[in-house]
Amino acid sequence: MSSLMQIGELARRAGVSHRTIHYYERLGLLQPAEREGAGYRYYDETALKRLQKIGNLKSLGLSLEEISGVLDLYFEDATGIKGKERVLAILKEQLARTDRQIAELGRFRADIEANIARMTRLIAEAKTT
Amino acid sequence: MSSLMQIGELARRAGVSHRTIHYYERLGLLQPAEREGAGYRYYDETALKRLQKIGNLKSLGLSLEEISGVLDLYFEDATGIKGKERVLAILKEQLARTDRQIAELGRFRADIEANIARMTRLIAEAKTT
DNA sequence: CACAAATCTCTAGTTTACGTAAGCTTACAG
DNA sequence: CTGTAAGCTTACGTAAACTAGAGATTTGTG
Repeated sequence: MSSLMQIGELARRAGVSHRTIHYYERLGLLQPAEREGAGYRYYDETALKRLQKIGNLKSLGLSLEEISGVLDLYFEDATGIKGKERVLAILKEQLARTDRQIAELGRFRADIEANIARMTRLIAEAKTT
Repeated sequence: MSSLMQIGELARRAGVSHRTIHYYERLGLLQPAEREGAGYRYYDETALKRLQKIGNLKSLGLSLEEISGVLDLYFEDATGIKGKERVLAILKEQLARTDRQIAELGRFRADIEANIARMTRLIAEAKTT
């Protein structure tokens, strides 16, 4: 039951346009599982996962070029110890990067909360006068 | 001692180029505290804070246009209860947005950790054979 | 088999967020 | 009072990430 889907369905499920998928394909980020006679692209579930991972990495602030450099690490089983260790190193770097971003968002969040508290107080004061 | 600074110092302290500051000014994100005779721009500390906030919001994924719509909320004391309540509503929305982003990053982080664990295991296995 | 909906390729245009270069003015150091 | 470093304005350039349009083909449905 390796049900394949066409570009339209993939686009809908991933929340991107089919243009974007074509674009990513040209950048080498994504390939259809199969290209049938007439040229229609057919994708499997991993294509969807790749698109989701691309979204994650984008929200981390990576450019598509940087993404193309690391995306396969999540899907390919590197061969040989050397390869695996290289993958491991890059994953650890990604983890650190993610932690930094989470920390920064935490600070930003605290800041917003402080502002909310201030506004709430100001409103309460204004109402009790 | 309201020591004002010129664009060069502001740019250095904020970690952006002076061209970026000019650009932000044209978008209405930032105004110099004073414009001296010949046209030199002079900035105070709040300009620096605004630039930092812009950076925060950018890393949240907001466009400069979106930023221009909310930036003042952090610096302006809205007048009147109506104004304050509007500010409060937008701040709460920002908070929710930030929380969503943090949650997504958390999931992404867990994913990376799983991959790291897998790779570590694979490497260990390969070494003990 | 007719036909609307979906895809295809290819080229060109758009938006965002700046960067570069030119030519002129201004401010301070020696 | 003369460099020279910093600023100013104006206009054009650019990289990234899409987006749109044209014109042909294909495919599922009645």
